[in-house]
Amino acid sequence: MDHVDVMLDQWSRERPDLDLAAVGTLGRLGRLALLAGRVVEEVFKQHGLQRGEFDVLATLRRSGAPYELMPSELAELLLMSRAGMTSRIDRLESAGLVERRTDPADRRSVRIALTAAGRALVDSAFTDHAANETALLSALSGGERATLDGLLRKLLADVEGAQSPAP
Amino acid sequence: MDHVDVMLDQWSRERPDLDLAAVGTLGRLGRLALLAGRVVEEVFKQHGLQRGEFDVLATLRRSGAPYELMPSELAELLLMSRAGMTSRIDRLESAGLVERRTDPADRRSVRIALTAAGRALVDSAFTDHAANETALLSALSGGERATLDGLLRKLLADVEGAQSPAP
DNA sequence: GGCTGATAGTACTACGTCTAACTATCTTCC
DNA sequence: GGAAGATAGTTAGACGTAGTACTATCAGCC
Repeated sequence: MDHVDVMLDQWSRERPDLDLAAVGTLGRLGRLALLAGRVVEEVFKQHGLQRGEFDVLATLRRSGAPYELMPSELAELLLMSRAGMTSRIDRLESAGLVERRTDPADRRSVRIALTAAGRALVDSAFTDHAANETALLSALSGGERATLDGLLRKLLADVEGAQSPAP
Repeated sequence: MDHVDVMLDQWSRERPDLDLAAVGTLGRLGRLALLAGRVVEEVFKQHGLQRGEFDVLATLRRSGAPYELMPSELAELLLMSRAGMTSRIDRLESAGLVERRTDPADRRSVRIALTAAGRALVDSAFTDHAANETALLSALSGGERATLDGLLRKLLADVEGAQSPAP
């Protein structure tokens, strides 16, 4: 029915000793994330953005006025290193979409703030993005989407919890 | 309940005009794929492999004897460029896990074949990998896992179909 | 008040992948 | 049998991110 079914057929012939159910499910999950990610990126591209750049703008935007966060907060929320975030911010800053503001209370810190142009761009891009993702799930009925969402939430809460049960 | 719920709360406050259900579901999907991927990579690391390298070895292994595929087949199955595949094969070959065999019938082609060492390594790694992925889904009941798998299959078949309805 | 350790951010380097260009070979068709 | 286009693989250069090391600053404690 899909490529993963082919994969499971092959594995069950070659390695009948193993329990392959989870390999199939997580294979589908990964493959879906990759393919859906490509579809999603097309919309960002139409707005002159890459996915990572959009993620930063969107995170600032959803944090509410005054649309400011620290680089370390952004890196943690987006599950990436601070060094990588420095680089993203560099690009967004030279595109005029964010600006670095010094924090008077802590001179180590920097506040990354949306510019007016960044705010306008992310609002426009996110509108298209939300519609695009809704279309991506249109193969499922409303009930199926709700069921899928619930199962993913349960799984994610488990994995996120296991990831950082701070010592 | 998870980080995506926080994100949706913020968005619904900032952009009450949009339908955000799909953004939440696909946000969970992407985040889960990323975090689960990191867990999965730990097992590969124990066997001295990176994820991409494992994927090549596993694809060859599941194709059955004589464990040979063309680089272009591997690239297509693993959803990546042929240039990237050349690079992966270079690494695997210098590690002695695969070898390049010339195809006498078509001198443009190369056959990538598992060596005995590669076969042994991937069998060992895949055994651990399957158990690891089973553990990753242990937060769900058997029925929930089956439901999740069915929904992901349905969605993946749709996205894979939309991706390449060859012109 | 001044040392010690923690924290925020960045520069530097390495790595894996992509795109585009290139070579070699095969296939088709006249 | 020879030209035109397709196909297989590789190379070269660019890009985004991670890991590490470094600077600057803050917080806690004697």
